[in-house]
Amino acid sequence: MKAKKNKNNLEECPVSNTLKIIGGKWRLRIINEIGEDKRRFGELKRLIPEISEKMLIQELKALVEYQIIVRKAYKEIPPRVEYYASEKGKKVFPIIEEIKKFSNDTN
Amino acid sequence: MKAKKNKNNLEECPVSNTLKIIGGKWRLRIINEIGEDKRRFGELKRLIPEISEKMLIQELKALVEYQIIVRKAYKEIPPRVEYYASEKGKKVFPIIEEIKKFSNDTN
DNA sequence: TAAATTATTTACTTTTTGGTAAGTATTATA
DNA sequence: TATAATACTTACCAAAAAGTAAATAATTTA
Repeated sequence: MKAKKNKNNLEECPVSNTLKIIGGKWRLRIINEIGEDKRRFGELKRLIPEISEKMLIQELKALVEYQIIVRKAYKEIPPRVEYYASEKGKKVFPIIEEIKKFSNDTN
Repeated sequence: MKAKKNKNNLEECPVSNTLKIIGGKWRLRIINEIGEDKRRFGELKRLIPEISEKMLIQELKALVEYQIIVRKAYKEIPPRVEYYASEKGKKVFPIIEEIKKFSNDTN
């Protein structure tokens, strides 16, 4: 059983905590484009044309650190790297589904 | 039937579109604290101690503009203002629910 | 030899978001 | 008369997020 970090104060609300991981302009977008697939960096670039390369790797890195996605690099030239959702990452799919429903329901 | 704004290019993805409305550090947090209740400004301040007053009204205003919440002001002195979720706003509850599930599942 | 390929990295600038702290209006109450 | 109460508003500054543009490494192919 993992202890919660209730030392002095901190440990906020579940909403804020989750937003630290998947909040921001790009993360859900990226996770959505990866979905159940494996995606290469260049592929994601095409799928999300509005994102800059800098933001894309930066956010991919963060998602890897949070263990939402997995990075697999092949030792080839030119390089090939694939990203895919971890088990933890798959747990954000339902959030995305609800977001899509909201979008449909409200537009 | 409402036409989608597919003039020249634009009209992005449902994820990005929804994040414009409920994205950012505070909006989901605020909606979550309002929930099914009516909440006064000062109440929300207490419920979300980390937010500054400036951010709180700023975000409340934005949520009112997006018709996620409703602002009801009573003509009293000292002033009394209540905020509550609109029908549209209630449609974001399922998103919040999934976020909470994620938080539970993963911590 | 030059160019293409791919996934980064870096430096620099702009934009957006957020924080602090003080002020306002209006009435009731001490 | 001074203070409390409430929901803001304003000005000013700092920090975080994001954009631009160019560079890199290591091979293969033309």
